[in-house]
Amino acid sequence: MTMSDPIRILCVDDHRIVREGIRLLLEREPDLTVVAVAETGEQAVSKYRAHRPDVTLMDLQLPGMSGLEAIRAIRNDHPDARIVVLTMYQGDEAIFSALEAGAATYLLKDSLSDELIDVVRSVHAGGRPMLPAIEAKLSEHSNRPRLTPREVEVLELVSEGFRNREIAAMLGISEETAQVHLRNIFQKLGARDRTAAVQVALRRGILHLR
Amino acid sequence: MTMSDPIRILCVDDHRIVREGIRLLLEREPDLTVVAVAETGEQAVSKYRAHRPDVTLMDLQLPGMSGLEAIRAIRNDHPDARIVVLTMYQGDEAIFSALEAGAATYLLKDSLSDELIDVVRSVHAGGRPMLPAIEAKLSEHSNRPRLTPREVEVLELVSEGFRNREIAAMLGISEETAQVHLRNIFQKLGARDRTAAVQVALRRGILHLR
DNA sequence: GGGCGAGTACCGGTATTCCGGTATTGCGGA
DNA sequence: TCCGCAATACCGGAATACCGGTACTCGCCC
Repeated sequence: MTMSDPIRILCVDDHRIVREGIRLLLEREPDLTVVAVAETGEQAVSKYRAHRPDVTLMDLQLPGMSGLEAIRAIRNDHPDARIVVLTMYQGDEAIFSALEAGAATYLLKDSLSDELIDVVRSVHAGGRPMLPAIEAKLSEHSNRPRLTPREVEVLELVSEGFRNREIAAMLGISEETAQVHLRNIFQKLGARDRTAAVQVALRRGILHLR
Repeated sequence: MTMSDPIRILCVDDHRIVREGIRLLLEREPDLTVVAVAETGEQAVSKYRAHRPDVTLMDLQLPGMSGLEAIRAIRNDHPDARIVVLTMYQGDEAIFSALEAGAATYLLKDSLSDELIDVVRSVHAGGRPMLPAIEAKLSEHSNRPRLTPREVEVLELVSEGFRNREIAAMLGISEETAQVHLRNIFQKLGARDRTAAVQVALRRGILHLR
């Protein structure tokens, strides 16, 4: 391993200070080098294309195109892309959907820096190392009913403060149907009303602020 | 300046990787040294007492005691404490209340690392440097009506999905009074209903997730 | 071809929220 | 001392939301 070329990394994070810090952290290791950085999903996709990094570190919270969408886009063009999610989102849905989208593994920003480094090396070697904490969230998720795309759409509009009638008009359905979706959402999320449902969805990474 | 002792820094952030990264960033400068780190508000207070750093870098989002509360606690014991908020929260209320609590200045995590370093030096020298983006948010804030403590209390319960009747019972007031608070909240936040109000409050840093 | 889940729609009934008033108390600043 | 603000409380009425049903269509998988 000491003989081979260094692992080439693309680092995607919208916070410059964090990005810089992670870069310094990684580059203390002689076998790791950050060849490019990006601060939006769009940039991540184009920098991936331009540099073909061995491993991509991806935050989920990005302005514009989200990290999740960026993962989908990159993996669509390059099915062998090795992407490690590195984020503070701990919601089970965020974790599940990132892995579903093709991320190799998922790391929280409060991991040890040694864990990050080990994970990068392991993913580069083709592994999919999963920390116990993430495994636990994932198994939580598997016991829970998932919202359908339509339900997520409805809940997004609810979270913006629209009334059932307005949501129905925007989606081109009847008010009663919107209400049915909402009732199913309440049931799946274990919430009594729309406000609680939005709150649960935010915590679980089903919805996002802004 | 090259002759004097290095600036001693306490770095408070709940994400280990970020904390480590910021530390590396700062310690590239010969006149800066991180003498302690903390990952909770309580730890921040006790580490401040133990180390008496020249400058404290404080994140707002911390488990348990919030960064805001930690600032208040530290400034209460040490009115001359120089605290720089370093966070991703961009809400005008978060900024205003941090400065009100005694923070010297406020930085977003997507600042340049050079800005961070300049700010630390400037604050150590007794300055209160304010970036234009923060100034702008601050002047936005001054035009907006502020929620009263009671109103915030009501809105917190609303965000957890409680009904007016339950909120009233929890606060020991009548349901109608809770309703009046809510109406005033709607008016102040420019929201039509409770769901929109919670959303606005989250974005502006009046409420926080979890 | 039958089952299943997602999406659609409607109904009647109840609960809750939202709106526009009015009013009292107490406290701190001009 | 007087004003304003925060907090409290009540009323009536309109609008919305929530609940428990039933039911049809479509596409998909076995």
